[in-house]
This record gives sequence, C-alpha cells and structure tokens, in this order.
Amino acid sequence: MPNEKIPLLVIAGPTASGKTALGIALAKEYGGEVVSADSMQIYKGLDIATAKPTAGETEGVPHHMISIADMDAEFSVADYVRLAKEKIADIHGRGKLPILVGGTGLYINSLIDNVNFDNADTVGNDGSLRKRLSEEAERLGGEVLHKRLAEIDPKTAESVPPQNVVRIVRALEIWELTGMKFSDYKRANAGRVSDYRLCMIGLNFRDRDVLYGRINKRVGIMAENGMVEECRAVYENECLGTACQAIGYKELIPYFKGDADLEDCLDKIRLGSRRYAKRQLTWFRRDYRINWIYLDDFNNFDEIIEICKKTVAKSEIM
RNA sequence: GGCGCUAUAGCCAAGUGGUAAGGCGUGGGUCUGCAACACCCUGAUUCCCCGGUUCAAAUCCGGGUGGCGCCU
Repeated sequence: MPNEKIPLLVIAGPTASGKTALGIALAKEYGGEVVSADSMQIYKGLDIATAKPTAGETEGVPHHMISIADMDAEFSVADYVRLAKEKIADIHGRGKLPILVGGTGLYINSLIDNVNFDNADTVGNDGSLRKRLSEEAERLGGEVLHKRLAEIDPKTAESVPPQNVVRIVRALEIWELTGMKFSDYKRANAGRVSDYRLCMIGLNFRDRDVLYGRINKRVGIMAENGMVEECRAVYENECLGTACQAIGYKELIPYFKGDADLEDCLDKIRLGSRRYAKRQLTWFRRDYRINWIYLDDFNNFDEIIEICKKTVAKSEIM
C-alpha cells in the first residue's frame, strides 16, 4: 500500500499530565511503539529531571527518540523531524502502530504538518554567525538589530518585538546566510499536507490547580529520586548546549554555587514547570485537530483508556 | 490595662492634600533549524471600618477594629 498514509496516534499535553503512562497503555492496547516528542528527553544524562520513563515503567514497550544525543551536542527541530520520520516509517513497516508522545509543540507540529527542512545544506544554522549577531545585540541593544531587520524585512520586524532578541537574531541569520527575508523563508518552508493519518489526543484538566498540584508534587519526588545529584553531575561537566535550558538543571545552579538554599531552588523548578505547562497548553489549544480529554472528568485510569479507545475508533486511523 | 507603630490587588510594596507607581504570582497570547527557549498583553471606580475637616482625602483630625512592638 505505497499510497496509504501511515497512521499516527499523537498524545500531547502539558508536563505532568500523564502522557507517558497513557502512551504505554495505548501501545500495549494496539501493539504500538512510542516515539517521544520531547526536546529535552533527546539528551543523554538528564533522566530524572526530564521524567524519562524508566525501564520498569515502559513495560517492554519500545521507546524511541530518547537519549539519542550527547548533552553538549547540537540538536534542532530539523534533526528531530528527520530522525522521527524515519523511526515512524520503520515502526509502521514492522506492522506496529507509532504513537507520538510528548510536550514539545514545535517538534510535534513540525513533524505532523510536514514543515520543510530539506534545505538543510543551504540554510541550517551557523553557530559563529549566530554568536556574532547575539553579541552585537548585547552590545548595541535589541532596538538596533530590530531596526536593521525592519529595513530588510518590515513584515517580520512588525511581528517580532524589539525585545525578542532571539527571534531577531534568527531572522537576521537567515538573511545573512541565504539572502532570503525571514518572511519568505517561512513561507517557503511552510507546513504541507501531512504524511500521516492522525488521531490526536490532548490531555488537560478542567481545574488548573489539579495540574499544578501534580507538578509541585512531582518535583519533590524527582528530588527524592536523585534529580539534584544528576543535575550536579551535568553542572560539573559544564554542559553548554541546548540541554542547559532544561527546567530543573538551570534552577539548581545557584544551589551548586552555594548562593541559594535547595528548597528555594526546588520552588523555582516548580514555578518554571507550572509556567511551562501553561505555555504548552497555549500552544496545543490552537490545534483544532486535538481531541481533548479532561482527566479530572474520570474516576480511574481504565475509564481514561476507554475514552481514548473510543476517540481512536472514531478517527478511523486503525 | 497603658503607650508607640501599622493597615493600599492573591503576595510584596510606592505614594504624606489634586484624582492609586512598580515587582511577584495569576490568566490570556505569540511561536517555522536554541522551543523545558525567547517574547507580548493582563487586574484596585478605590486604599480596614465609621464619622469629621476641605472645592478636593489613601494621604489631615476623632473614634472603632485587626496586626506588630514596648511597658506595668
């Protein structure tokens, strides 16, 4: 069936909503394998802090796209999409159902909406160029770079505020690298028709406080399970890559330096995680394809599995 | 029991007669090769209560209540 699209079950949702457990349960239900869509679980070394499923938790269900890059390695959406697509095709080829489970909205949407990253050789990202532009921004201020951007690409300048230096630098980077306006580049790479037959499930809670309570509690459990020691090891290895953005790791640095109490840092982790969850919900909410399941509507896990099965059946991906 | 200080948004807090700064949290949003990133927007018709002075009071005066401190 060369023209048949690959069925793909997607489980999205904020951190600590129970995506991992649900993914494993549904994988067992349908004979599936899990493909993680998490920008931090990609990296080796941060296991507890990124809530990677343990060997015991996976119950034999194969998990992919976890711990595949070194801590200091560069890894981007484009890498993710390329590798995840291969994995999904492979899983499907073996007659199993690929289940995409994760909370990184950019990764999920780039993958399922078929954002074009094929121009890797010509575009990519250039570390030294990016560094130079970032330094310029720091030296001259964001406004100066924003003005420069406004001259070459007014459209993008209008949508990116002068304060958002990271986005301005990227737009300028594209310009210097390819001579393309960022707005044109964006249009050229825009999402195309999906490669997959999708069934999307989104996890949420009617009562936000329930989610936040779970997050707060989980941070404590992570700490008990050795998160601090794990992050200290990363700290002592002077991790410099994207992995340094991981919530948990960066909030503990003041503690390692002796500038803050552990409990204060754990509170910062809780706060960071809550805000992250909110941003995730903002991202996923705009995707009209998601079938939202409000976890606090159900009494137990079996009921949740049942409603998921109904959702899958209705989607006709199976 | 007496004396002093104090009361402003969920929290911290500026304001000392001219029509309620700011920070944090919260809520909403943006997002195309760093995304667990970066960034934007977001609350007080009213300042503990009652009365008074004044054209005008969160600001001054009197009383009450709560908190903090000291004294007996």
